[in-house]
Amino acid sequence: MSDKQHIIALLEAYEVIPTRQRVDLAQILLTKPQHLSAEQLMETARANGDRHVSKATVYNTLKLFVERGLVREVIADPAKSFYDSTTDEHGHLYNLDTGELTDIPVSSEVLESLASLPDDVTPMGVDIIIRVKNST
Amino acid sequence: MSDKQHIIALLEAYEVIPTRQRVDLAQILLTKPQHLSAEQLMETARANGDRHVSKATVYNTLKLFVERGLVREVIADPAKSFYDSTTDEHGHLYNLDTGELTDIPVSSEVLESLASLPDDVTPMGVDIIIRVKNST
DNA sequence: GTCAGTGCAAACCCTTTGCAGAAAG
DNA sequence: CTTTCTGCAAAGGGTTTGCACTGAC
Repeated sequence: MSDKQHIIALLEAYEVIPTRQRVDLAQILLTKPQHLSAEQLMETARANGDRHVSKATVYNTLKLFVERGLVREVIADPAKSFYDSTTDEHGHLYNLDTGELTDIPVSSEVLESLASLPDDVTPMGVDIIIRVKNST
Repeated sequence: MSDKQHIIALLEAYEVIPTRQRVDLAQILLTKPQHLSAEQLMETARANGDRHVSKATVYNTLKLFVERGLVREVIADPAKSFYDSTTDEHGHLYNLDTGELTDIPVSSEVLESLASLPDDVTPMGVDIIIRVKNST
């Protein structure tokens, strides 16, 4: 199917050799905006009926995707990382009740206002996380 | 010394019973703006010649201080938490080369611009972290 | 045949927990 | 005394690693 072809082309564009496991995982994570933990990704892969993907490979693959810029690691919870298929600059809402992570827009003015750094360091990324609880 | 008395009064103001260990740790962490990991705090306590403080007590104490609002937990590194003695709203610079965490001011306009949330959730805190590397 | 990727299990590290002993009021 | 805190060691949970096996070219 062309979906799979797109994923393979995408991986190759980011200099990632498209093995079966990587394509399976990319197909889950990269085809829509979402935030998955390593465990959630692995469970989804297995639930999808994809052939077996080991824990080590999930972690290896996520690490590789982050290095290549295919996904962004979101450090919102000290217990585990999330991996975000949206790589544009944006912020996150972290729902402490549900563990759900959602995107929020962040204006370029805000990002610029945060960009005034000491001149001996180079910015590598800006993370904006708003922790929330359900109002109910 | 009055320093110690101040610390004890501070703990009591936050409804924390001032045991010896808690006072020792508070004296290290709360007397100046800084960001320490649990391990750094424990090592400093031991280097200070304070009587023994166990790992469990360090974690228990930090958890209690966070609950009571004496310190803020900073989630900048997936591997470990930092504890910030400055509880006002502000942002952080996380130096990926050195592991050092430093404060940066964040204007109230920025904080307000981020405050437009869905109405079914209540904000619990805003974390702004800029990851940087040394320019050299 | 060569080199990179994968899988399993064990190792790791930070953090939490269970429970007996110690301390505070 | 009674209640809470402390300490040790063990357990826990996410992540990483070592190494043999598999697979793609």
